Amino acid sequence: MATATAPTLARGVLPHFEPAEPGIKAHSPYGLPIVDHCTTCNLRGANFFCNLTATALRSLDWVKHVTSYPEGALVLMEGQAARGAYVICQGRAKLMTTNREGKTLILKIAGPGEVLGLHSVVAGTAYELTVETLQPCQLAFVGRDDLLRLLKEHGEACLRAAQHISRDCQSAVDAIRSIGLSHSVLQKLARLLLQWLPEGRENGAAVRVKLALTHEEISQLIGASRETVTRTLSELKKKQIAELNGSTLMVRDRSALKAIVEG
Amino acid sequence: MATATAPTLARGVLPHFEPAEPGIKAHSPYGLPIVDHCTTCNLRGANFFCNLTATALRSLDWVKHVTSYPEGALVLMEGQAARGAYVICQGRAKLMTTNREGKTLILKIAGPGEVLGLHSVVAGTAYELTVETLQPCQLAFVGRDDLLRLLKEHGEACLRAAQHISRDCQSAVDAIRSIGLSHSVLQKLARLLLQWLPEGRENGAAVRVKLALTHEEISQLIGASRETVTRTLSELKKKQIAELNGSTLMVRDRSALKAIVEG
DNA sequence: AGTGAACGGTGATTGAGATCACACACAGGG
DNA sequence: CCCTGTGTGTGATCTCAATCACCGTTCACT
Repeated sequence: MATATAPTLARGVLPHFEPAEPGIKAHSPYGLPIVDHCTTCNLRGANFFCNLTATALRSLDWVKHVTSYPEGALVLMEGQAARGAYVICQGRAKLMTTNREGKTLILKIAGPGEVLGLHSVVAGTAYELTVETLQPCQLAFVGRDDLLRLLKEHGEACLRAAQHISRDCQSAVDAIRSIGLSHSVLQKLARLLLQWLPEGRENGAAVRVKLALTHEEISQLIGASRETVTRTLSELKKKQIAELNGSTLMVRDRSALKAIVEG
Repeated sequence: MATATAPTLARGVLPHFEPAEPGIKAHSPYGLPIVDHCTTCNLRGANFFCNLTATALRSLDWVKHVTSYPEGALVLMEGQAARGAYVICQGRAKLMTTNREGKTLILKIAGPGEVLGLHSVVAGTAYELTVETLQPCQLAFVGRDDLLRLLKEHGEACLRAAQHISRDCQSAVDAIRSIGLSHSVLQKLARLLLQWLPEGRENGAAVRVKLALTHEEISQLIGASRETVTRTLSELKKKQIAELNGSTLMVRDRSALKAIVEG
């Protein structure tokens, strides 16, 4: 069943890596700087799951396992019993679902600070999405039982978990709106490009963004075929609105994109 | 802009009702049996948000307001600041989102025990869905601040909230799968009809289900046009697979529906 | 009884996008 | 160096479902 339409599934699951010894960071896998302890982690941001008080953070530190994955690794798969959650420390991953014909839909690209599989663990159900890394990633794994105990013992962590799940809900609803309420592929694509742009800088200057997604992946993000994405992108290029070369997106006319989205 | 395609929005918001006096239940609005106190509520089921220990339940009882709504009432609207959450005690409501052309998508039909607006309150954002009652409903309203305090003080309630939000996530993802990964309207419709069937009774006997949804609403549930839904339903009737008369759905051949869903 | 709204049923037309089928560029690896 | 795989660009075709335009029915309300 591994047809050419779902090549990513064939890349396989990589085993979890643990740094051999906490002190030695020179030989970190996949060239990632290793973070051993949540308490001393300097990657942590305000919206991170792991932005907790010292007490809760020590508990988290105690039960988590840091794991590294190369690009293209399947972290978890749709249908598996939820064995635990993964906090993304570094790197990005795509959350996707696939039907039996191999057609894939990407719901979201998740980045540092986001948690994978959290709501499946909390609800006690199977994972409902497949997660594949887009880059070498460092993830902190917390097993199901440890996680639930953590949430019960630290009300703060539980509230933060609820907030994270809420945000997942919102991005899911956004995806529904984008896929279900748009008129054309052009509209969906324009909306996507605008999402990728950093905030601010409304003025006319062209904006460049780095992102490494193939046309195929873009088509899976907006629910269209690869060919239509290619065609629509070249249409935008012809109209001098936006241009995608390799991994560089250049938006020349942001307001034109907005006009397209408005319908 | 209130075109004929969005007539439901014109029905307006009804004011909240409070039963005039706790003891008097004869004059309950809209013919609903009134439930005054969560602690003595006999409607409560295992998966209900309000299935809590006595302590937490008393706190909930203290801060909640019971409100009744007629059919077609807008409980909350997309874009409003999240003023609080509503627990559905009785009745059913549709969760929907609308684009500026008036095209509507229904994400889910929520019933007793489910919570409306919870994840918006937890995340501190605006409501992202509009909720309209399908029947006379009794809802328990809990204001934002009260709710957040409740979640902070009762770890149990917080965990339960997280579970509810998780389930919302899952149904959102299910909706995405249904809308984004189906080949045809026929497939989406078959999936929907199967969802409505009660579990069990695999055998050949025809199954009858009561549900009061118009073709228009069904079309909004699966992201299709009203006409195509009508046509597809009559196709199913012609093939002796399923039949929808008024509010009664009769499925004659469940396995044929399954075959359609499998693709 | 009469009126209007909401709902359901059907035909005709049309267009957006899926699909198929190539051709080309480019990278990495033997 | 060739060879292979992966990603991209483009034409030709075809199909499903949206859309428009009606009509009949039912039901609530005056």
